[in-house]
Amino acid sequence: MISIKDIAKLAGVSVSTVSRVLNHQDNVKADKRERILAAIKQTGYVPNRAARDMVSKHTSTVGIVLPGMFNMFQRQLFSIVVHHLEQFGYHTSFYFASTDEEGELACLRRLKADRLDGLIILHEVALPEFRTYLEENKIPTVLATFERDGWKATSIHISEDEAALQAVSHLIKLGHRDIACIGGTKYSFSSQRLEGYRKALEQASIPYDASKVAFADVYNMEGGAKALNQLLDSKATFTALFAITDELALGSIRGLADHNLSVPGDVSVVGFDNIELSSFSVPRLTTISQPIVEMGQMSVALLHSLITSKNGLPVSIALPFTFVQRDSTAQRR
Amino acid sequence: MISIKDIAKLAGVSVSTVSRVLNHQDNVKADKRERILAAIKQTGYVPNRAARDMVSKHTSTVGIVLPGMFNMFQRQLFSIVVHHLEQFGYHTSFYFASTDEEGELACLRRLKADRLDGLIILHEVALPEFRTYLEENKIPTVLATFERDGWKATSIHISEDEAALQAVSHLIKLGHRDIACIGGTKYSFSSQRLEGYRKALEQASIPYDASKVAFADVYNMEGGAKALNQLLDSKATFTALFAITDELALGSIRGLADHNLSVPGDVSVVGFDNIELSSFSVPRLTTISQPIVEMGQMSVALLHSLITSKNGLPVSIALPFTFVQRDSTAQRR
DNA sequence: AAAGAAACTGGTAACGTTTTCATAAAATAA
DNA sequence: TTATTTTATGAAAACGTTACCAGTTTCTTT
Repeated sequence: MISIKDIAKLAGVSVSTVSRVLNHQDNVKADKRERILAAIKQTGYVPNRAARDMVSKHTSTVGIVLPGMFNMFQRQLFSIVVHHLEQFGYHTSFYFASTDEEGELACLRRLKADRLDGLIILHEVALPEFRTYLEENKIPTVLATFERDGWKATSIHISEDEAALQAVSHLIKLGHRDIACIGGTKYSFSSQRLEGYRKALEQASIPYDASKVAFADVYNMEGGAKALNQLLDSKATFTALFAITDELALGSIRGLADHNLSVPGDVSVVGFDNIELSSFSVPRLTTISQPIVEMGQMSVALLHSLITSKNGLPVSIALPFTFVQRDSTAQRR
Repeated sequence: MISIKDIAKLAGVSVSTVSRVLNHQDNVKADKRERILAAIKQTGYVPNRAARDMVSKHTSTVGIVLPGMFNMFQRQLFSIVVHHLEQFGYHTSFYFASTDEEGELACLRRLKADRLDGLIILHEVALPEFRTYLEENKIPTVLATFERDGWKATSIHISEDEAALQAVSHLIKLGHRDIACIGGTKYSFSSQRLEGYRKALEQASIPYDASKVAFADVYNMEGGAKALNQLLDSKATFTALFAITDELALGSIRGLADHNLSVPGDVSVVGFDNIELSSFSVPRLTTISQPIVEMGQMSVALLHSLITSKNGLPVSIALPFTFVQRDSTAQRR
């Protein structure tokens, strides 16, 4: 494997000089620069990143923390984030934090070894060691799509409960009173969105009925379909349904179709997230739109400024959401 | 930042000894080992990866090459691959090869700098420099979901044209004679699947009609919907449709719904890939199922054996596909 | 108890860069 | 011209590891 020394020898200069042209410093005479460039081109030399990282103390790499299995919204956000990271010239490494403690610990260990420039967390981590490590070592960190009380990290999110409230209020405005809900577990957004559901009912003086709420065990379409079956099996009656995630909503629509219930004819369904799919499903899904593109690019931009300035204070940004009415909701018959 | 020297000093031993316990060598006396372990725990020390990589000449990192924007099938495969990589203890880095030459070149440059242990390519790259670099430096490489003539790299894929033939033959068996097709561009699978479509028609003595074929410019649902509109605008008549991708198929179903055409009532639709979504869409999609889980795990397993053995010959593996009949196809009326 | 083998340990040289510092060359000013 | 500043250059140290080698224990065997 060819190294900087070889280039120096080939061009008849010292390694320092080669290093200078490699790092785009302009204080090198034209003739030598050309000889060096020629040698580089001829040999196909590319500087060794490990060596660079070691001496320069930073890696130009940002880590992305994800859960083991990530849902469509996360995949979409993830691909936006990586894309922008690329634009800023960062490399990207992955860290899977499984939901169990051992998984998070392993994740943290790798994080430490890698001496990252920064971190974007797309998945709520529970372990206190995480926070300790990040704060003690002042690792620039952005929490995307959620907040963490007490963490001194920049966070980008929307007001989950307000958005859910608006989604459910829409159903109420359409005349629905029997509104079921498909919730979830583990993450803070699930309780926040459920809270929005309760508030909307409360505002309309509709009593909260626990039998109309089912919890999906996973945030995918299968989870949504299963939760819906649970609802139907328990003889819950409803003319509308709020699913805390588009994917769950789409799964529940599948489940409804299996029982020959049409959407929005028999049941109005509203989701949350506005994943790409929701505008192409049959029927198109009425939902809350998270500003996913802005979230992605702001996460990266903010992280970058955190990395470069080093003195920026952590901010918590609540981005505006929008309600998108499509074909899955209708006036109560 | 704390280093191996600090641990050595703290434990009252030499760095060599610390290095030995770090690398799980058993020839260290129990008392020293314990003192070292205690020092490590106390300080929270984790060895610096860059330094390790530099001296050990390998990085425990495998790269994944992806296109700038990847479709649902690729996302799914990608997440399976990363998951298995994790299991084998590899780190994962991303390389986006945009479709233009400059993008591929930049991708290659980074690849070289990173001294990867291996590479999984999920996106066809065109640049000859790619192949040259990989072969000359004997970088273990797996081509997932496609083959490349002449490349000495292991490849995992299915027989695209046979699968497409089977999908279209199914439509013919159902009595359809006017079968449209939504194809695509750029990648070899698109022409191979189109080839399967032609063969199926040929076998049934149905003349190939170019006006019944539209090409999507992107492999997503929007692309599918647009291609379908094109077909309808050009007054093509058909009672069945083969889309070379599930995502395109689902997009076309959306487009058909916009024209009040029902599936499978008015038009039977068959897709290709069997992405997760296809079993939950309304209607459920009849499609060709790629063994995506096996493809992902075999890619990783094969890559691993390539990395560890160093003498394995490249193999080209064609995995079996299956035809999955669901609700989007029906007998011609 | 002596000799030999085995297990353990520390010093030091790599690895491929960047950075600092001193020096040499060139450019400018007097 | 000479003195002074500026610009280029190379030598050598550092970065945090692992690997090798030699030396020192400790354990077996006679």
